[in-house]
Amino acid sequence: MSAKIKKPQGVVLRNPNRTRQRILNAALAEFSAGGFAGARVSGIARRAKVNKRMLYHYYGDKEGLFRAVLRYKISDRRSRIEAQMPESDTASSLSLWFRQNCRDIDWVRLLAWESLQTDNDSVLDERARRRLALQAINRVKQKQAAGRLRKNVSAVHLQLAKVSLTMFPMALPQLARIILGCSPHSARFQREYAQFLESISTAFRPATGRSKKCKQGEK
Amino acid sequence: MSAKIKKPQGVVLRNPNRTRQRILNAALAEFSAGGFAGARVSGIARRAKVNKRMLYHYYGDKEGLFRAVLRYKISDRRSRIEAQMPESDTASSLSLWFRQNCRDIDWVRLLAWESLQTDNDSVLDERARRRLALQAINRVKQKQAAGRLRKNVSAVHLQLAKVSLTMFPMALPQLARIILGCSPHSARFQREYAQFLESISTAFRPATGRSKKCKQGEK
DNA sequence: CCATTAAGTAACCTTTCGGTTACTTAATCC
DNA sequence: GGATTAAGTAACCGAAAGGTTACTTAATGG
Repeated sequence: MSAKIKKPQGVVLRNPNRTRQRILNAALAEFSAGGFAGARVSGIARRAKVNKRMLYHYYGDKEGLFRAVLRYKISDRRSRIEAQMPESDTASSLSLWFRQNCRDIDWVRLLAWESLQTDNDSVLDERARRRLALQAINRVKQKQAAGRLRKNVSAVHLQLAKVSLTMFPMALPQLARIILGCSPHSARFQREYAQFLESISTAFRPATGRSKKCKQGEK
Repeated sequence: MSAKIKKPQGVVLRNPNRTRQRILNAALAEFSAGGFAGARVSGIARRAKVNKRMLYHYYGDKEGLFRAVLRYKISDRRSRIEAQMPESDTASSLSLWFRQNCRDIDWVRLLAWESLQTDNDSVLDERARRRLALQAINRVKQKQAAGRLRKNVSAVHLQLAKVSLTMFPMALPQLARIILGCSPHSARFQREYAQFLESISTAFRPATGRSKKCKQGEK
């Protein structure tokens, strides 16, 4: 074994997994910054500090790399969702999701790019993603059944509204900035908007819950 | 004068304004479809049925053309806003804005692309657009003062939420589709979601306003 | 009318960019 | 420990895309 340990400093140590991961991370950053069309293969290679040829070695072509990045982040997200599931039915899930999105801007941007760019009607891994969406919708339905969310509106629409409110500022930051007058990345905005979301989340509570005082008055 | 009137059918009639406009329209479509990086100058020329050289003749370069498109649509939007101002303070302004965005998808997409793509912190025509945003926010404030919107939340945040809710489905259609299970362009979705927005807009009304029915029950 | 200006065209040029070739060398396995 | 496999590099290639040149011809205005 002592014979085996001979790694002069000049020699390039090989490490496939590390290289793969570096490429993936670099690609996430590049795609997130400029979208698929805007991303440069050589830009990704530069970020990853890896020879461009390696991208093709591991991922076939630019599109394959994009797909790999998307898959990687999707599964990453899924596990993160499952991890925080227990606490997900807290009252302020709206602001929690918002904060989550603030933390994972690259992902939000990647989603936004993808969502805009694909003119065709088939999205990558659509089945799996649709399943995730349905799970989220089911959770909404459960909350409705439990009387923690209004029942007179569609769970699907509630979910869409939720995603809209929690993703928009990070997905379209310049637009948010024009409205806000400051960057949506600022800590102050994120704090205050999270609070705002909590305070308007009453809107989505059942009338019975919200207008407790009223109900009492009614009968 | 009889000498002057000689326009054989083979001759190409010149019409600068028409050509300019054709280019603008074609560019809007192309940029809206693929974003700045995804748009092809020759694609725009093809759409406009105009020689590529003309783009450079009138607009300098690709970026100049993009700017021109943006300016054109911004002013277009502004006049449309002013036109519908009187009725803008109806109760269901949320759903009205949503329908407006559904009608002007190219514009929404263009905004979305721009908002994602510009890494730099200065947006084109930022001053003018910021002024528009401030006007919208002021209208929100007026409604708050008039007791038609909650007062305990920031007008700025209310405006951001409003834009989020009314633009998101058209700005990020694939994402919306994954949640909805059908295209956000479908007439059915648009009708139902508009209704949904109306029904949740109660959320943004002041507690006193919202519990009108309750009040009635109360007495 | 004729000179000047500006709209319009076709062909071309230059750079960029995704992708590849040919080769070197570390790791692996009998 | 030598053959085989797979990681890695540099230099290159062809197509595409943004941009330009050189030229033609309709409109304009004295």
